[in-house]
Amino acid sequence: MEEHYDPAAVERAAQAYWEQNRSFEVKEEKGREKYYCLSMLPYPSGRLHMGHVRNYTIGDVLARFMRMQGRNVLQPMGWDAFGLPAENAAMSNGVPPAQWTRQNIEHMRTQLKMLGFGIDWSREVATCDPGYYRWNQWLFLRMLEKGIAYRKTGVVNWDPVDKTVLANEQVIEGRGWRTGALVEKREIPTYYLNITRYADELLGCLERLPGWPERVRLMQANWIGRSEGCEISFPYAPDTRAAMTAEGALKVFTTRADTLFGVTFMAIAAEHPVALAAAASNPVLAAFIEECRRGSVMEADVATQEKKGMRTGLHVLHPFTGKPIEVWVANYVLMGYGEGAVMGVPGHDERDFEFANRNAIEIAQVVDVADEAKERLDPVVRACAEAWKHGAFSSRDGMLDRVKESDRQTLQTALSDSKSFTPNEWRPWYGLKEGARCVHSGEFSGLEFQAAVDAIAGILEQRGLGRKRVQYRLRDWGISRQRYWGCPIPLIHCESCGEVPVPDEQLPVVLPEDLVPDGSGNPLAKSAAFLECTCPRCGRSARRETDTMDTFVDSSWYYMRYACPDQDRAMVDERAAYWLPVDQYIGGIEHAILHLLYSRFWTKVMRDLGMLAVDEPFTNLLTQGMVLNHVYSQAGADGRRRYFSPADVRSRRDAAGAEVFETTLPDGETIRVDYQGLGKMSKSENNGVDPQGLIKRFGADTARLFTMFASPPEQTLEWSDEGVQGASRFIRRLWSAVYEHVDRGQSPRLETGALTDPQRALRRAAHQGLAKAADDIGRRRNFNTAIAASMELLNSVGRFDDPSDQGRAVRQEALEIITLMLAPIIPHAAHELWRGLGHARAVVDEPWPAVDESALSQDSVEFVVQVNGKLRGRVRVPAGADETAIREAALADEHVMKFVGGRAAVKRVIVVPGRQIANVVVAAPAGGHQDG
RNA sequence: GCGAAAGUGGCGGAACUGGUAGACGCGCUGGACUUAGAAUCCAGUGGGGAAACCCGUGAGGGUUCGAGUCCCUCCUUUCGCACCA
Repeated sequence: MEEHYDPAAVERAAQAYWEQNRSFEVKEEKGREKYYCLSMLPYPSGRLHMGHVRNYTIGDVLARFMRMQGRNVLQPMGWDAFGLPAENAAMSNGVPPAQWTRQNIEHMRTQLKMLGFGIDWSREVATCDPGYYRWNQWLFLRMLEKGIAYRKTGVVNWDPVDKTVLANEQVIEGRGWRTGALVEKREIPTYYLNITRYADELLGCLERLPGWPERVRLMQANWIGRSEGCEISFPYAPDTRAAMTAEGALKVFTTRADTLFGVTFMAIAAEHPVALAAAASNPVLAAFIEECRRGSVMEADVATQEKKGMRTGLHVLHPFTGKPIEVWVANYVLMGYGEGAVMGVPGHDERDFEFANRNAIEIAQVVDVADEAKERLDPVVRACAEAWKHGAFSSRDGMLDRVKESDRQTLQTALSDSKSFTPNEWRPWYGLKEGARCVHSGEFSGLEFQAAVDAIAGILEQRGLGRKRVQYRLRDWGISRQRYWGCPIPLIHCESCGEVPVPDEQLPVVLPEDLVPDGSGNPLAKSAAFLECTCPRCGRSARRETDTMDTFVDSSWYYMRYACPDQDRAMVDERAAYWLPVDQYIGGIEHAILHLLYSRFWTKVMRDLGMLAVDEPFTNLLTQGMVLNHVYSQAGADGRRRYFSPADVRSRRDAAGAEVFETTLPDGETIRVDYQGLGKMSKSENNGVDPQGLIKRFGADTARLFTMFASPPEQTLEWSDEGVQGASRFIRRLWSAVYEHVDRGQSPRLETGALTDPQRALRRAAHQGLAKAADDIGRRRNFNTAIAASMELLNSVGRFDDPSDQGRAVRQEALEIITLMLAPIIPHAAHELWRGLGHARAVVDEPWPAVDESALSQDSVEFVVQVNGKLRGRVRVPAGADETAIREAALADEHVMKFVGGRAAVKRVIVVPGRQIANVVVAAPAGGHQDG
C-alpha cells in the first residue's frame, strides 16, 4: 500500500473493482435470506445536494452492513423524473423538460457513482420512461373498472392572467407567483382515487408496523382522522324549499349529537348548493361567497383566519323541536370535508362560540359538567390561583402580569367564577364530554354523553333523519394535474360516447417530449398531434384527456418495479414477490404522510387485484433529518435580502469584542453581513454545500464519514467545515496506523492463550468495540456512536506500544477489526486497507467478524460506590463476586465511610445487577466536611 | 389553530433498560517538530473553589435508595398541514 492516503486514487481503484466484478448486481436466490434496502428516489433537479448524500449514505451503510451479515442485498436507484421544476426550468431557458430531465439524470448518476454507493444499476428506473408510466395508466384503468378511480369536480387555484392552474407553492400571499394577479378558486373536473375506501385498513395496519417511527404512525393516524359520530338531516323550512325548488334536508356530520338541542344556527361552506341558491337573489351574499372562494383552503390558514359569516335568510327545521334555524355561510366550513355543513352549537364548540359572539347569535347551554370535573380541568389556572392565595404574588394584577397573554383571560375567568355558564367568555369545560350530562334537552336531559348520542341517533334513524356514521378527515386523492410534464391520464373524450378509457393494447399513451411550456396553461391542450385521436368505441374523431397524473402516483410503486424493470408484459412479476416487502426504507420526514400513505394505499389496491401478496410495502422506515448550515444575509436597498454563502463569510471580533461577520464582494469591497442562525440548506438562502467540491477536496469517504458521524440519522445534521476536516484526519490517521504496522512485515499468528495484560486489554477493547458497532449499526441505527467506537479503538491502538511478536499479532487483529467495522461507511479506504493488511479477498466480500467472547472476560471489575445516590468511591472486586462481597468491599472503602459516618448509619446497600454500581443508603447526611 | 419532534460544555453530539453526566469529534490553551506557516504528534479542557468539596442536562414541581432519562405544568425552537418533491 501507499505510504500516504490519496483519496482520489483509492476511490477510483475501488469503484473500478466493484464495476468489473459487478459486485452489486443481484439475482433472486431462493433459500437465501434477502434484504431489500431502499432509499427514496431523487428528483433529478440537476445536481446532488447534501440531503441526497446523507440519505443514500445511510442506505448504503445499511446495505453493505447487511451484506456482510450474509444477506442477499438489493439496493436499487431510480429517478422521480416528472414534475414541476422541469417545467419551470423550461420556462426560463426554453429547453424541453424531457431533455433537461435526462441531462440531469446523466449528471446525477455520475455523481452517485462517485460516492461509491453499492447500487445495482442494472435495475435503474426513470418514471418519465413510457415503459414505466404505461403501468400507471394500466392500473388507473383497472381502478376505473373497480370504481376506485372516479371523476368529480375539484377546486383549483386559477391564475386569471396566465390562464393556468397554480400549485399551492406557486401562490404567494394569494397572488400568482409569475403574474402577481389575485388567484381565483375554480371548480374543474378532476379524477380522484377512492383512498377513503381503505381508510380503516390504512389506519388499522399502522399498529402492525413496529418498524416505523412512532411519530410517523401518529401523523398518519391523525391524517386519516377517524371520528365516530352521527349524520343528521335538518329538513328544509318553506323558504329553503322555495329557494332550492325542492324538498330536502341539510345534512351535517357531528361527533356531538348530544348537543343537538343547543343548535342555534347552521353554518355552510361558500360552495354549498344552499349557499349558491340563496345568493341567486342576494348580491351582497354573492359577493361574500366570492370573497370566501378567493380565500385559502389550506387548513393552517382556515384555522387561524377570522371567522366570518353572513346570513342566507334561509332556514332549516330542528329534527326534534321543529324550530326553524337560520342558515349562515361561514368561511371556516370547507366544502371538501364532511358534508360542507355543520350544526352550530356555540355553547359547546369553541369555533361556533366565537362565530356566534361575533354575529350576535343566541348561545344556549345544553350540557353541564359536575363541579369536580371542572376543577380538574386546568392545573395551571388552579396553580396560579393557589399561588396567589398564598401570597406568591403581591396582587391579583401582579399575577395577571406574570402569566402569558393567552393564559390571562382563562385565569381571569377562573378567578371570578369558574363554575357557572356564561355566554360572554369561553370556559374550557364547555367542550367537555367526560362527566357531562345533557340539560335543556327534552327527553334526553340527564343522559351522559354516550347514552345521549346513542338515544338521539336511534330515534333519528327511526325517523329517517340520521344515523351513526364514521367520518374520516382523509379525503379522496385528487390525481389530475393540469400540467404537461407528467403521466397522461389514459382517457379519450368523445362527443357521442363521452369519456372512454384507452384500450389496454393502445397503452402507453405516450407523452410528446418536444413541447416547451411557456406558462400559459398546459401545452398538451395546444398540441394537435397529441389531442386528436379516434374514439375506440365509435371510431369517430375525439380528443385526448390533457390532464396528467400527480407525481405521487409515479412514486407510489416504483420500488416494486425495481424487482423487474425489464418486464414488458406485466406491471410486476414473481421477482417482486421475492424482494417485497422493502426491509428498510430511508427518506426524508417530509414524506411522512402523503408519499408513504399513497404507497401503502397503492400496495393494497394491487393486492386486491391479485398482483401482490403483501399488505404493507415498507417493513422498517428510517426518516433522516435535514442538513442545516449557517445563513448569512444583508438587507438590500430594495428591502430584499441578499444571501451569502457561509464559505465566503469570515468572522472577527470588533473593537467592543463582539463577533461580526464580513464578506468580500466580487468588486473587492468588504461588507458586514447579518448572521441569521441555522437553516435548511437551500438555493434560496445560498447556504448549500456542493458534494462535488467536497469529494474533490477530501474524497467520497470523508463526505460519507462526516455525514454519518456528525449526528444520528433521524436528527438534523449541522454542516461544519472543521468537522469535515476532522473526518478526513481520522481516515489519514487510520491509514498511517495501518501503513506503519504492515511496513514492518507480516504479523505472526495470534496465540490468545499467551498474552500479557496490555495485550489482553487491547484485544478486549477491539472485541468490545466490534460488538458495540454491530449493535449500533444493526439494531440501533446509530452510526455516529459506531464510528466513535472505531475512533476509540484506534486511539487504543495508538497508545499500544508493543513491538513483540504477540504485540504485533494483537495489533493486526485490532486494525483488521477497525477496517471491517468501517467498511460499510468508508468502503473505498477499507478496500485498500484490507489489501494492505494482507488479504487477497476484497473487503466487499468479507463477512462481518465474529466477537470472541473469551476476549471480553476480565479477572476483576470496578464498582462505583454511591452514598445516598452521590458518587463517593470506586472499589475493585473479583469478577463474579456476590452481593455480600461487593457490599463489604464498598463499606471497607475509607472515602466511602467518610460519608457514611459509621457502619451503624447504613440502612441498606443496593447492588444493581449488571450495572457495576452500589448505592449505600444512610439515614441522614453524614461526614463533617459540608460546612467547610 | 391543529398535529409532531427537540432543548445536555464554547460547538456537534454520547449516556441504549431509572444506575459513574459530558464517550467520540470540533474548537480552544500549552508544548514538540519546523527558518516560518500549514500539516502532524503529545498534554489539558463543564462551572465555582487554594483545597476538602460544592454546583451543574430549558424553568418549576413530583415519584424513587438513585432522575438527563419516568409523571405533571410551563417556556423556547424546529417541522408538517392535502397541486413542491
